Amino acid sequence: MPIDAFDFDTLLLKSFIAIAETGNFTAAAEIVGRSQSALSLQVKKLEEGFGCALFQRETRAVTLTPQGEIFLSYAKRMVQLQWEAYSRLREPDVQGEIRLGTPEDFAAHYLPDVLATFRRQHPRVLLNVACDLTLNLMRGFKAGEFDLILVKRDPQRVLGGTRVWREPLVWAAADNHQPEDPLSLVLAPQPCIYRARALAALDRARRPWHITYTSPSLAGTLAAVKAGLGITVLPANMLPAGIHPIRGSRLPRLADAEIALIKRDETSRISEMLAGHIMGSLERIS
Amino acid sequence: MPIDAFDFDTLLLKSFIAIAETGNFTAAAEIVGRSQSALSLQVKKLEEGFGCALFQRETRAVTLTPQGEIFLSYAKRMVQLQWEAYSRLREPDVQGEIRLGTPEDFAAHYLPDVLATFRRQHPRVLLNVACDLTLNLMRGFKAGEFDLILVKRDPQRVLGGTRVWREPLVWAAADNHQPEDPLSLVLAPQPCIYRARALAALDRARRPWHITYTSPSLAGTLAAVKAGLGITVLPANMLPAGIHPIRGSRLPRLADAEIALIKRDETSRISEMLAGHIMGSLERIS
DNA sequence: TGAGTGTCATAAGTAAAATTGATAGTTTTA
DNA sequence: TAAAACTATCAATTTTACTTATGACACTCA
Repeated sequence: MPIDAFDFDTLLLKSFIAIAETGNFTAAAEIVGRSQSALSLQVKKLEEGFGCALFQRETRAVTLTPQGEIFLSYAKRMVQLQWEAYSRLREPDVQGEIRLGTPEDFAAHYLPDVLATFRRQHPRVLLNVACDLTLNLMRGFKAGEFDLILVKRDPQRVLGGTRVWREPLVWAAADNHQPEDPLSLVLAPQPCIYRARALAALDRARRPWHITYTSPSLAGTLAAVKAGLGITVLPANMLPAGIHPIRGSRLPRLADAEIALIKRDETSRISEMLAGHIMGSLERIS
Repeated sequence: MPIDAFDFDTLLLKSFIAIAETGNFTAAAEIVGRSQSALSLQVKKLEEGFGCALFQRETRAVTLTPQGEIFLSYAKRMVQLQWEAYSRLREPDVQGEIRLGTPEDFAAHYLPDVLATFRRQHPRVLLNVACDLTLNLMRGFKAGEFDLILVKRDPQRVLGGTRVWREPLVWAAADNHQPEDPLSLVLAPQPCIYRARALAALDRARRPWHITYTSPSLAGTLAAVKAGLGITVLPANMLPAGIHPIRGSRLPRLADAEIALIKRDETSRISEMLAGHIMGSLERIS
């Protein structure tokens, strides 16, 4: 492990993050409780250390340069680690209950590893994971039934929360599937966001379709697709053996699948830690 | 994201790591290029910040307290991030070729995600992954054929390298499998470390066995086990559908599977980055 | 067009902090 | 019991960071 590379304080990182998020030195100075000139010097130190500009100074606002974007991701991870270390050492035995809501397919695919690690690090925490459709999760969250929810969302329409995952959404069919017209579809039932997106895209492209099979679970959908009942829409990495993406056909392109993490403003220390853990773990992969 | 928690410099982290690794303030001071008293004060600052001791001062050497162990893992990750950020910003366009050697099962299971992320972050790097048995990897590494290798090892016998993964090794059988005596085994061919470990354990327990099927690849082994040709030995998380761990029987317990990353002392910047990436990514999960 | 405003950068002085070198206080070793 | 090998502590010094005040710049609006 190389130990050169110039050193900096987590204070610098926090200032940097605040500036990146507000787009404004003065406002950021307010947040971190220091003078504007202090932040100016801090950024200067960072920029000199890295030998490149991190912010583009326009008159009305400062925006991140490409290098700044890169550094932001590192800065956030480092601050997260710092806070996590602090939490664990100050109050080693975090405990309590966390109610986490998540889409079913995400729960089946990416979450197990992430949650397993968390459990190992915090054995006295009661994890309570519920799977449901995004709309129900949102409703439940507002009703106070969850501490943390992971929801699907459109990349365009952002409703708060932090993006923790993004991957292409593709049309998928069984390996031995033959093209047909009108399209046979295998989809989740009504308020599913992928379903809505797929149907809207087809309508826009004026492709006729009909739904052959409906299953609320990912496993059910996959089974139906494998059985040749139709094609479906899936995140690219969730394709199991026997199902492949449909390429080069005239199916409409789909927007990326995006998963965001939403948490309460005021939340327990332990939920905060799980949120950080999820963000940190997924950021590495996505 | 909470922004309290006391702030510290990456310099402190490097000192801390050096002390933890040498078990000696004076030697560590030499490494980081500062006086012994400086390190003493730095550690004091950390300990006061966290409100707990990080080192246990015995007369002959200092050792980490349990809290120190926890902090060490965070410290390492933070320094790794710091170095990675630095590298990417100083020389944005890292390029070159990396020759990575890895066990086949590991390559199939955990590595794809990790490498995919790396590729996305460093598009101009040529990744060259070769799968082989640990013994061959070791030989190839010594012969200069690899920049980096991942190898299986016994938790007891450590030969250098950093542990990046650890998980229980279990006996596994097809779901419809019936117990039998002598045991029928499905294993990889000769110099496989799991094979050796399984057979040694059985011999120690004086269980008779015979090998029914031999396949060099994980897929081949799984197919044979599913077909009921015998039981095998697998890392607990690699069990696919249709194969389950054998519990409660009188099969001998197996030591954990452990994967270590070995790299040259003098290696290219880009290999260094991949090494860091692998360690960082897997540390979160394991 | 030109005063007003909001913005970041810079400068000089000051406050804070880290580092050092010397030293005291341990415990082990010979 | 003296020497050796440690770490902790202290006071002096050096380095670093912060603040206030001011400058420079570019938009905005009369």
